[in-house]
Amino acid sequence: MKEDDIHKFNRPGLAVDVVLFTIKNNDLKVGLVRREEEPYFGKHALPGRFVRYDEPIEETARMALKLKAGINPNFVFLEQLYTFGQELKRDTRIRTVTIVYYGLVDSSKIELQDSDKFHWHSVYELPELGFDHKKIIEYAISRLRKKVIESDFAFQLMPEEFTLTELQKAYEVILHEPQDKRNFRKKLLEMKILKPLKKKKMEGAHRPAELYEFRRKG
Amino acid sequence: MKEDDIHKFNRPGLAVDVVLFTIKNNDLKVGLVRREEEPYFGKHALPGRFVRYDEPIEETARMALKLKAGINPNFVFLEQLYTFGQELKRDTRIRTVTIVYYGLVDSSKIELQDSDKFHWHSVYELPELGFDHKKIIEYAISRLRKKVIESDFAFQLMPEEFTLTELQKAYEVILHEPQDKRNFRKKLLEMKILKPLKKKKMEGAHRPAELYEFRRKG
DNA sequence: TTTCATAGTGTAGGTATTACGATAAGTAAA
DNA sequence: TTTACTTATCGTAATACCTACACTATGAAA
Repeated sequence: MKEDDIHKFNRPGLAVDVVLFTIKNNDLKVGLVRREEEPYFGKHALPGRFVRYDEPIEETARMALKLKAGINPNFVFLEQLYTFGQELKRDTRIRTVTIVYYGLVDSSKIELQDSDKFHWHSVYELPELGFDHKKIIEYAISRLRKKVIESDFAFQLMPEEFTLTELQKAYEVILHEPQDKRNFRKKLLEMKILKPLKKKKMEGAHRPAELYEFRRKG
Repeated sequence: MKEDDIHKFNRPGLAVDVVLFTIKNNDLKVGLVRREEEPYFGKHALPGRFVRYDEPIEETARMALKLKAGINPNFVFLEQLYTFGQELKRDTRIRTVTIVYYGLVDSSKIELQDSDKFHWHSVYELPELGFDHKKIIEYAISRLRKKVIESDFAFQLMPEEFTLTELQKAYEVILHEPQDKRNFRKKLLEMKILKPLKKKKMEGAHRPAELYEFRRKG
C-alpha cells in the first residue's frame, strides 16, 4: 500500500516525560527541571527527552532522569501513564507526541543529587510550568492515588526497612488525608506483603516500633 | 543543549493500532484486517496506521478504522490503552512505537461494512496474528473487563434503546461469566445511568420488556 | 382458557468497611 | 527507683455492601 509508505511522510517527534514523585518533609514532591532552551526557556518542566531511534522507551525515561535531573535511574520505579498527542502545538519546534511515565523513588537514595538544575517541588504548590505539564502532573497524582489504594505501590517510596507508622505516613502524604491507625495496620497485614524483621526501631523516649520489609513476590 | 537537537537524529516511526470490540452472536469479537504488505504479509493484524505529522493521535486511530477496516469511525468509542515501544524489532521495516487504542462499537451500526479485508473474530478463538498483536488483544480484554465492572462502559456497545436483559447479556459476554439477574438490575439501576423509556419491547410469546436508554451526563 | 416464555421483583446471611479508646514498652526527668 | 511522657500495638461493635436465591406478572400463541 502506497498509502503507508513510511518513508514518504514526515514523522512527528516522539518524546518521553517523567513525573517523578518522592516524599520529603512529610510532603509529596515532584521533580522538576529548569529549561535551558526554547520553548519555555527558564521555566520549570518535567524532565524529558526525545526518543532515540534505537532506544526502548523506558530507557528514554531513565536517560531523561539521568541527564536532565542528575538522578541515578536504578533506584527509580517507573510505570507508563499516558501518551499525549492530541494537541499539535504542544511544542513550538516540531509536532511532538509525548509518552509520560511516572516514577517513585525513596528520597533518601538520591538526597545528594539535588542540584541547581533539578529541584523537588510540593505537588500542592506547583510553580508555573512549561508545556501542558501542569495538567500532566495532576493526572499523574490521581493515578498514583488510585494505584496506592488498590495495590502495594507505596513501597517504592520507602527505604528497605520501615515501621508501620512510617508506612502510614507515606500513605497519608500521598492520599492527602489521615488514615485510621488500626484499620490501616489491619489492611496492610492482611495483604501479606509485609515481612516483620526481628528488629525494632529504637528512637526517642517511647515504645520502639517493629521493623518490616516489603515481601517481594515470588 | 546540543544533546537535544531534534533535527540531528533519526526519529522512530510512530503508529497507532486499534483493538476494536463488538458483540455479535452473543460473542465478544475483535476486528482484524489482513495485511497487504510486509512484514506479516497475508497474516491477520489489528488495523493500524502511522501517525502523520499533522494528525492528532486519536484521529490516526479513526483514520485507521476508516481506511483499513472500512468502518465509519463516528460510531466508535475510543480510549487509549497503552503505548508499546520497548521492543526495537516489533516492525521489521523501521523501529516503531505504537500507541494502542481500544474501541467499542454497536455491531448493528456497522453491519454492512464487513468486507474481505476486514473481519470480526471471536476473542476466544484468535487466528495467528502478526506483530505482538495477540498480546495486545489479551491486554485490551483485561482492561475492557475492568472498565466494564467499574463504570458504565458497556453502553458503547449497545443500540440506542435496549432492555435490561439485553444489557445483561452484553455484560455476560464481556465478562465471560453469568450475572445474577436481580443483583445486576439492582446495581445498574442504582447507578442512575438508565433512563426508562415509556415503551416496551414486544417480541415473542412472553411478557414484553421495558426499554431504556443511556442517560448522558450533563 | 391454557400453555409457554421471558420480565420483573425482595430478603436474609455473609462479608467487608468503618469508627472508636485502652494498654504496652521504652526513655527521660525527678 | 519511681513517675511522666511519647509513640506502638491491639479488638470489637455497628454499618454498609455483596451474594445467593424463587416466585409472580404479562403478553402471544395454541
